[in-house]
Amino acid sequence: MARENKSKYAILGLLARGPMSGYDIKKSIEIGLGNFWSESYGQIYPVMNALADEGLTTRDIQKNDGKPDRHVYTITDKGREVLHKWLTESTEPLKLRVEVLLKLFFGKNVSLEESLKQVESFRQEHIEKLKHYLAIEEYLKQDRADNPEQPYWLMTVSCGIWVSRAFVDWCDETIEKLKVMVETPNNQ
Amino acid sequence: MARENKSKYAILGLLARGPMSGYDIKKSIEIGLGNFWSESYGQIYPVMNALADEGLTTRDIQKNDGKPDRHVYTITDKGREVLHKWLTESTEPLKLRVEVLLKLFFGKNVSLEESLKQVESFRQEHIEKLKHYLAIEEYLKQDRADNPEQPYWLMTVSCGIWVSRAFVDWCDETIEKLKVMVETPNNQ
DNA sequence: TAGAGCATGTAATAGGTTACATGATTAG
DNA sequence: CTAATCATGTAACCTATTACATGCTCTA
Repeated sequence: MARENKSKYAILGLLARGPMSGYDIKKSIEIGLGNFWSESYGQIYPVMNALADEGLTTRDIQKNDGKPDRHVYTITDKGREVLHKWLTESTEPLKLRVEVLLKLFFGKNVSLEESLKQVESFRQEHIEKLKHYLAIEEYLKQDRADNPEQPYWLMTVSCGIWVSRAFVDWCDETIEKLKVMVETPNNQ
Repeated sequence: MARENKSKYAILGLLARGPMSGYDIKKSIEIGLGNFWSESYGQIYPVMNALADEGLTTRDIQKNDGKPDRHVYTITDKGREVLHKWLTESTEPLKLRVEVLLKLFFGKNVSLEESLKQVESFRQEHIEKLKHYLAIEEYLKQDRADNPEQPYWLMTVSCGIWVSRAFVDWCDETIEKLKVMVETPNNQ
């Protein structure tokens, strides 16, 4: 019933690799999870405070000459337990909100050319994502082969590749359909 | 800069087909857009009120013997204009939050069997979605062939099919990888 | 007679982003 | 000299769900 705060687990999962500050967490999410996850500072800092209050992490303030102090958090045994529990629990069904599909669904209200534009721009978006994921995959295979977490990272990147490919293929199919509709104007 | 309320456009898009109540909107979203969109009453009713206040719709209260009155909203010309503008505007990049990938990314913290369980359950989820979308596709082809909006509906359903297939294929690939890891325990 | 469907809506709460505030250092 | 990076955090705001409140009718 209760909606769970997933940000909490994203942060605990990253802290399980080693102590980090809120700033580090933000960077790590952008680099490692950007594909399928995001968090803003407005979420990260309050959640990290709550984590320390609950005893799932400990806080350590490090002096940083010139720059602001670093608030470094370390996961506790209790924190690892909570993380482990979540990792083995059942996962809620995926919920997507795909704006371009909403626009296409209401396509009757605009010209075929406008719908085409939307699908073509969506296609371009995923062509670029695909390129990006393939580069990350190469990098992980070449330069991270010795990291024990590398197989898991490759699996998540691979999901991005499958999904972006599916989107591109769907776009190609849809662009074809729309072009046929342009050529055969039997719509009143 | 400003984050836009997309609920507004989902509702306007449905009202463009004909007058509806909040209750009707909820049903229509579940049936027609459930694949890639959702709205709760807590969003729908306030947004529909705001729409009327802005002059994008008009409100009409219909007596409904025995049952509660129906508040039926009709889109105005101004409403159609606003809808049209949004439909032709550029669309924000897609942002996904895939919980199962977060769990897999942190796979090092649990056994391979636990990761396998997560991926297998995700696979099952999309096998069922796929079956569902294929049934809807059949229905649209058989019983809605004469509807001028049918081609657009088919395109959005097709996207669900492509994406669910991609997820299932990724699961198969990932399950294989995890099984190989179980058999070759070279992880410290 | 219990539950589902019809039909409205609000209040409490949670989830999440953006803008703002501060201020030093470093790279171009 | 300008912009980015480092680094913290809060406040305002928007987005969204869930639970609650009401009450009739029809079906199993």
